[in-house]
Amino acid sequence: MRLHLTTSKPYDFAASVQDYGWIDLAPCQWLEDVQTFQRIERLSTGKVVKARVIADGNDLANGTSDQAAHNLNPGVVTLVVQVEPAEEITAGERAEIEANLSWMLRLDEDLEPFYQQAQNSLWLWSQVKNGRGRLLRSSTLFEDVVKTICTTNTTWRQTKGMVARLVDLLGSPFPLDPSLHAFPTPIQIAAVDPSFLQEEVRLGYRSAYVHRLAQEIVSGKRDLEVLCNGNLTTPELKIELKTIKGVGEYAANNLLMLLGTYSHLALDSEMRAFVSERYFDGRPAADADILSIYEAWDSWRYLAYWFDSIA
DNA sequence: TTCCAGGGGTAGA
DNA sequence: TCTACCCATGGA
Repeated sequence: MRLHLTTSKPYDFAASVQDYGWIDLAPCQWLEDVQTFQRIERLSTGKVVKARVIADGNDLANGTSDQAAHNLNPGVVTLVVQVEPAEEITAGERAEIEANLSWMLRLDEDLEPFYQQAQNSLWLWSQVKNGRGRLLRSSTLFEDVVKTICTTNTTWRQTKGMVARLVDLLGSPFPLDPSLHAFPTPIQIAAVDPSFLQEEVRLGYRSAYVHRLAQEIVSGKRDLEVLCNGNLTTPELKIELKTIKGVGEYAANNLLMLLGTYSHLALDSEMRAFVSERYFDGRPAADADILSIYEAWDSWRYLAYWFDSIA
């Protein structure tokens, strides 16, 4: 089954999908040779699908553009999505796939104010003018919280390993290729003993945090998805996120970014090292000094830092 | 062996 | 609010 998504220009699909590290975490994948974003997704009906997303015009397999057939608006970029298995996808499931991919790729976010402000900075504008800033996120906040917890006090290499094992050992298999799995649901994680997360998934002390969060969601004690609907103010959101065990100052700010609020910087060892090197001749910088570097970017501090750091 | 990596919880002040 | 200490894991 094939479907289409659109977002406003400028939008550099290939760069945007790869700009944030989440692309290296299962069950997401970037297929370089075909410039395709691949994701195994478990739908609310329980069906597990593989979605492959490609920018229209880059459709190597088809060799033709769907653009003319689907929109003639020059201000819009079209993405083509191939879904497997193609059979028996209901209208509801199709809508869910569209909504989840749009959320993951942030196709509905309005970055125009960011681009306006970025034009005042030569270095930043040169980075983002072709349409970057829609950093990849997961289809559920639960997955983003778990992944963020897996980035704390560890190396990126170990984070990738933890998430890969979580997906392989606990996620639902993709029927057409059982070696591929979706990200586990709270039910699937809550169903195993915390010792499994420690000994098999090797989450270390994070095991208790991840298991507890899954249990809270399954029991109805916590509803993460209500934090995604934009009804809370940023301070309210942050307070709520920090009530999750394992989520502290860094993780909460990182999650705010993932939810589309870029005014807070997630200070971690990576940011400290970058700012120290770039702005303080390698001398250690105080947190207040780091924050002051990006202060002028106001609502867009995180994106300003991000494209500064990966330049 | 020791240190520490995209930190956080807790106790005690 | 701040500090000291502890928390698994694995690579350097």
